[in-house]
Formats: sequence, structure tokens, C-alpha cells
Amino acid sequence: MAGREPRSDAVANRNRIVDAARVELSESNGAIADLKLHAIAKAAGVGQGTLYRHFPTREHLLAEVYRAELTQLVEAVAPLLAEHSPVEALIHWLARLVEYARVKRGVMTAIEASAWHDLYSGQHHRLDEALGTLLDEGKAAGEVREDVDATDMILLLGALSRIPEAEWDARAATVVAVIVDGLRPNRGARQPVG
Amino acid sequence: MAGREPRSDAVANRNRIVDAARVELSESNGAIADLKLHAIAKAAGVGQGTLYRHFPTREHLLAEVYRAELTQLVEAVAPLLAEHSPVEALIHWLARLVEYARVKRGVMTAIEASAWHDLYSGQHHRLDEALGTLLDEGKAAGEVREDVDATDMILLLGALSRIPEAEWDARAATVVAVIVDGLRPNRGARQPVG
DNA sequence: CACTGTACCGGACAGTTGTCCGCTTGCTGT
DNA sequence: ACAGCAAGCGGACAACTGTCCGGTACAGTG
Repeated sequence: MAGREPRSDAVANRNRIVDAARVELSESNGAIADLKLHAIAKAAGVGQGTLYRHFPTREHLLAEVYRAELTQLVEAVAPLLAEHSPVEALIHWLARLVEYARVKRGVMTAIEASAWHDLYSGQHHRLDEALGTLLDEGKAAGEVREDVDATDMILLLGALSRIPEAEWDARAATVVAVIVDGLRPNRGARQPVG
Repeated sequence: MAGREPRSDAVANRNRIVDAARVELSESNGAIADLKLHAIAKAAGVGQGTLYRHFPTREHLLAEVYRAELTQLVEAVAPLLAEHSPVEALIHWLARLVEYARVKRGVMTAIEASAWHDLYSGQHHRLDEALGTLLDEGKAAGEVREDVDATDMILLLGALSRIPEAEWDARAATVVAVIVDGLRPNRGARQPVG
């Protein structure tokens, strides 16, 4: 099941690619779309083939660059749940997500794409689990509607990744507020037409 | 303000481009990303330059292809508002949007991109107006929170465009339901952390 | 109808993404 | 040590997007 240890040069190359990406990203000031993969490969001293073998898509690379942030987000769930009610924990967690994304907009892209893509490769991304846990606790407490799952949340939160820099402060909070309010258990008031 | 009448050959070319795009789109069965602009230009018998002059981005072309559908959606607002309460009108309208998008997934892409892009060119897309009207009526009736505007809705509805074909039926309704419920006036229960 | 300017045409071209495949190199067993 | 081999490398290559500009032809004018 475990396959085999990766070769040492493969590991080294992988690290150099991520480092190069991080540098490019900080130099271009977080403009995700401006990442030139060819340039990254060159900066890392590897061929494009190597880059694409390690990171099939630009998003996989992004997710790796932001792994530290994503890990922090995942690990923040447990303490939040210990201290707050499920829904409050979710609200706090989303506030933290927004705060991260405000500074490093790339985080949102990484979350959206990586969690989504991993879903389709049949693996559970840790972020799915984080969101899933928050939602499940909320459902158990009767504070969250039953028909929403982590994937739905990722889809909805994807809206954040398309807020332009200049409007972030004005819109991010509103978008999150609408989503959170929409998670309330449906008391029959507003069923969509059948 | 009106500039000048477009030249006859320009009009003819524009039409042939849209027709060619429609054909390609129906042959590739609605796979938006598979549209090869080069191929469309060739099929229309024009150069790429001509294509790009008429439609600066792939989204502009898409919006034109789906203009009939978009117009129908816009024009459906008034009668819905005449017959239903604002929120019910909105719910019906969204149901209609989902129904369109179920068959022609490209509609969602067209809506998202064109409305969004037009917003930034300072023009009001008709779809913005449609959504804006629905929201404004809802606000006036006290049924919709004050802090949401049409742009927020477009951002949120963008979630629909990223639902994979296979999961459309399972997720579209849920996503819309969450958004609609989230539009309720906030009664102070779930303010995001300040 | 000839004339002129200008809106428009269309393909060449440059930049980027992503794939492919012959060559190289680290690992493993002897 | 050393040989064999699979994992891995890297650049050539193909595909697509979007730009640029010399040439074309439409539409007003005399």
C-alpha cells in the first residue's frame, strides 16, 4: 500500500520547486494568476516536466505553498469546538479564514481548488474534514440544517476567491454572513419551490 | 454617445462568429472550456483578430451566445414580482435559473463572467438589474437583509457554475436554498464576530 | 462615378500551459 | 563494488490564447 520511498533527488527537486514558487509569489505580491510555471521551473533549476510531475496543476502547487496556513486552519477547529457552541465555532473559524485570506488572497484559491480536486481523486482533504466536523457538530446540536455538507460549503465559500482585492473588506463579511445565516435549520419558512 | 453605425461587413462577421460558436458549443455538448477560439474563427471564416475585436474575452462571446436565455431570465422578473411577494418571486426566479442551468450549464458561466465583467467596465448588465430589482423589492418589504446587493448575489450564485455535471441535481437546490435562507433580515441571532 | 479616409479585416507572432519521450541517476540485491 | 532497472529528469514540442499591424474595402463626398 505504501509503495516505495521517494528518491532523494525527487524530494530535493520538489522542495526547490515549492521554494521557487514561494519566492515568485511573494515577489509578484500574491497575484496567483501571474505565476509563470515555466519561470518557476527555471528558477528552481528543473525542467517543466519535473514541475508538472510533482504538481499536476497550478492549484496543487498553490496548496503546497500554503500548506502551513491550511494546516493551522485545520488545527484551529478542535479548540474552537471545545470553547464554543458548534455554530459559534464555525463563525469564529470562518472569521479566521477571512482574516487569512485578506492578507494572503492565495489561501482561498488554494482551499477551493485543492479541496475540490482532492475530493475527486477520492481522497479526503484535511480541509474537508475540518469543515465537515464543524458542520456535523452543528447538525448534532440542531443548529445546522441537515442537507448541507462540506462540499457545499466549499462551493459557497468559493465566492470569496472571486472578490476583487479592492472590494474584499466590503464584501467578504457580507458573503460569509449570508452563508452562515443560510445554514440555519430550515423551519419550513422558505422552501424553494418544488 | 451613439458613435456611428457599424459597417455592414462587421455586422455580418459578428453574426457568423456567434453562429459558429453556437455550432461548436452544441457539438461539444456544452463543454465551455473546450471552445477553441481559433477553431471558431476558422469555422466562421474570419481571422482571430476579428474574433477578438468583437469579443474581447471568451466570456463576452459566451454571453452573446446565451443572450436569448439571459434576456428571458431578465424579462421574467417583472411578472414574477407582480404575482408573488418579493422573496417568493426571488425563489421562483432562482428556480428558473437553476432549471436553465441544468440543461445549459453554460448559462451559469455566461451570467457569472459577463455580469461580473460588465460591472467592472462600469456598465450595468441587465442581469444585475434583474437581481437588483428582486433584492430591492425584498428589502422594501423587510424580507431581505439590507447589506446584500446584486454583486454579492452573483458572487454567491457563482457556486452553481462550479458544481460538476454529475452532482448538479444533488447540490444545486441545496446551494440555492442556503443562499435564499441567508438573505433573511438579520434578527441579531447570528452576527459574525466583530 | 472616382476619391479618400478610416473602420475593419486577418494572419503572423509572441507568450503560456501542459505533454511526451529518450536519457540519466539513485537505489537495491548480489 | 557493481550491475540492472525503475524512478525520475528535462527540454523539445504541440496546443491555445491574445496582440499587433500592414493591407483591404466600405461608406460618405464632390
